[in-house]
Order: sequence, then structure tokens, then C-alpha cells
Amino acid sequence: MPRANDVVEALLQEYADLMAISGGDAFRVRTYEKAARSVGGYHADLSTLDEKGLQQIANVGGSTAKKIQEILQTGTFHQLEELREQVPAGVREMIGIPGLGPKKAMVLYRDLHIGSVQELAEAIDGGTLKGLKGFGDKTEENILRGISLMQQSGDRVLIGVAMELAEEIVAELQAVRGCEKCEYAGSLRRMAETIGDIDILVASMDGPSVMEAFVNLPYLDRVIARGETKTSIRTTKGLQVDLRVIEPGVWGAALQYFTGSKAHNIRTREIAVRKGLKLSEYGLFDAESGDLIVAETEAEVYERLGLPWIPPTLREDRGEIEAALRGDLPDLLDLADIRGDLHTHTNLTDGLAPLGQMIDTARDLKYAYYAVTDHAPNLYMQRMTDEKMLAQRKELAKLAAKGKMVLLHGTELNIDGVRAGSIGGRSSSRGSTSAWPPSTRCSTSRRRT
DNA sequence: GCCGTTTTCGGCCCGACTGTTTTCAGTCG
Repeated sequence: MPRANDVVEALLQEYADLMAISGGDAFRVRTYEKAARSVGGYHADLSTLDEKGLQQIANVGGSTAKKIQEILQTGTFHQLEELREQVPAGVREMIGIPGLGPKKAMVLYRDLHIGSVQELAEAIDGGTLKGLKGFGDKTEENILRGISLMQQSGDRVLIGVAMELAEEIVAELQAVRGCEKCEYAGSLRRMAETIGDIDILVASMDGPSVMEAFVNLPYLDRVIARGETKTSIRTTKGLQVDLRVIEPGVWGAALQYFTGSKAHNIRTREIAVRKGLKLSEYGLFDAESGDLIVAETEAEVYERLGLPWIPPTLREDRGEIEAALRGDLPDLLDLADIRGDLHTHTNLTDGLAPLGQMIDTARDLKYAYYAVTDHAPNLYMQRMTDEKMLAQRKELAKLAAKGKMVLLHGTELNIDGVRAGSIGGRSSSRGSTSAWPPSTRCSTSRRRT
């Protein structure tokens, strides 16, 4: 059973789309888009609110509140049904084709009665679009490519997949001469669960060199767009990667802009406008004189807007602006909050660093506790023996005496690893860890570091 | 249709790129 908020969000967004396609007022379209986002991210269940309560939601006024009430009672609202009569669902589906927006979709429907993605593909193949104003050969080609792209399922990927590629690209571009800074931005920096495309930002006075390196990446499939400051490519695995190159002096404003989300950016720009300012990726300016006010750091940009620096993971326009204005942003967990690690391997088995270096690093991280849990003996691909493990235990005891951090010694036991059980004094199919001094015990995770 | 350091009417984010309608509209992020 979908959440009431999600149902209302979807119907208001559909209403906005249909209004845009049918040539409705652009500002009203935007109002319904904003209202859709607001209800989707609203903390309370809409079905528990009366009309007055609904109007407390940002971007929901009297008219939208009445539509929401009608949805909650009937599952739809009459103005939406009227628009559905005028614009077939297939036409709305057409604006999902990359590069085809509401204006072009309306022309296709009005002039050629094309009412679905399938009919559009057939019309292009049959040459029906020839001579239609605004639709040249290149546009036809792009629409066909867009249809193909849309039909490839799963165009969003999990963050882990995108992060790996983004880190590779960042490393490649950082090596380009003249690249002063390079970071991924967008939904990746916001740590969204799934990523539609990868945004990379580079600070450099030599844009052409960076662009050239970008379009010569080994996993390039094709260049979608290429300009002086912006280039978009598609990789061989189908992911789109957008690169923007800016001058180092405007790094903060550009990073704020490219981290987004779009809705968050619109809110920050609206705040700027109300203060007589103009915000873009090039900085925060005085709207009247055009003088640059700040651009170097994100914190400066937010501060000048009257806001504290907002962590990227919150920048979704889901209440963070209001919380920031109240001075009530949540205190997020970060790396410094991690107190310890309960599952690590040294180079005695398949880790990369020796015991002493691992423990030094744990101390540098100010951990309160730290466990060494190498593989048990008798694992085919490892080289552990009872003797090595006992020696490691002695070594750990010496190192434990040198600091306050609680050191734990354990092992990642093998399933059916009967012999390994004798080391920790108990057996387990997962792992066993004992504290040093060996008076306390705790369980281990399966994470490998 | 919504909103207010512009407050009950007038304004509503900003810039890059593409293709085409040769100066700009449409689309995207």
C-alpha cells in the first residue's frame, strides 16, 4: 500500500506535466512541481491533516490543499481527469525521452497526432516528421537515440558502482597538467542510494586540456555534448558523466551549485533573489551592480545567504533550508564519530599492512577499541598457522601496553574450523574475539578492512 | 498557484548547449 504522500506527489507531478504539455502557464506548472516535491518529503502523513494543516506545507495553498483533499477521498481530482482527457498518457510518456520536452511533445501530438513513444519511433522511421517545424535530421536522430536509451532498463546505478568509476575519473583528471582541484559532485556527493549520472567538477585555468583528457578516457562510448566549460559523455557501461571546468577562484560557488539537488539550488537562489543578490555557479553577486560578493568556499556562499553550511547529504529541499534558518540542522554522524573497528586483517593473511602499522593507524584515528581478526588456519588460500596466530597474540599484548586503546584479539573462523576454535577458547561459524587483557569478549562483524 | 526584507499584487533560479526557427526556443541539470 503506497504512502498517501507518495500518491499525492505522483498525481500533482502528473498534473504539472500535463499542464506543461498542454501549454499551461509556466509559473503554475512550477507551483505544482514544487508542491509535489514538498508533499513527497513532508514528515507527517497527509491523510492525518485537515485543509488548514495541509496549507502549513510549503508551496501548498488553498487551491492545492483542496486538490489534495479530493485525492485523499477519491484517489484523483477532477482537474487532473480533465487534462487526462486532453492529453493521452503516451504523450506524457514521450517527455521521458531525453532531449524531448513538453513543447516538442505537444507539437508532435497536435500536428501529427502522435500519441505514444512507439508511434513516434514509427513516424521517424516512416519519414512523417520531415518538414515539421523545429524537427531537423539531427533532432530525429537524437530522439531515436533517446528512445533507445529510455528503453534500456535500470538507468540508475547503486552508489557503489558509480563511486568506483567517479574515483577513477577524478584520479585521471587530477593528473592532468593545470588541474588544481577535482571532485565529484551531484547526487554522488549527496550520497544518494542510486545515481543517475556522475557530475565531476574541475578547477583549472586550462579548460581545453582537461576536456581533451576527459573525452579520451578509456571507457568512453560517445560524447553527448562538448563545449568550452561543459562536456558530457556516456561510458561503455551506459553511465552519463558530466564534466564542468571553472576557474579556481569560484570553486565554492560551483561546488555548491553542482552538488544540488536541483530543488535545493532553486531554494538557495530564491533566497538570494529576495536579498537583492544573484546566485550562480560563478558566485554570489549583487543583483543590481553585478559585483561579485563571494565565490571561493561553500561556507561563504551559505553564510552570505544567512544560512550555516549545509552538509551535502541533506541538500534535497526536504526541510533542510527551514532547519538551517532555525539554526536547527541535525548533528550528522561523521568519521570522527567512529569509536573503533571490530574486524580487521593484517598482512599475516590477506590484509595489506603489518600489525604495528594497523594499530598505529587506529590510534591516529583516536579509536577507543580495535580488534585484529585475521583468518584462522586451514583456510585454503591463506597462510595462517596456530604458531603465527599465537605469536601475533603475544605481539598484540606488547602493543596494548603502550597505549590506552583497548586491543582485542580474535579470528575469522572457518565454517567447520574446529582447530581454529581452540585459539579463542570457543568456536563459531563467524568469528571470535577476545579482549586484551583477555577478560572481556565481544562478537565481530563480517566487514573486512 | 504561491508567496512576502518586493507583503494582497507583481514576480516567480540560472546558465550551458543544441539545433534550427539565423537570433533564439527548447531542453537539461
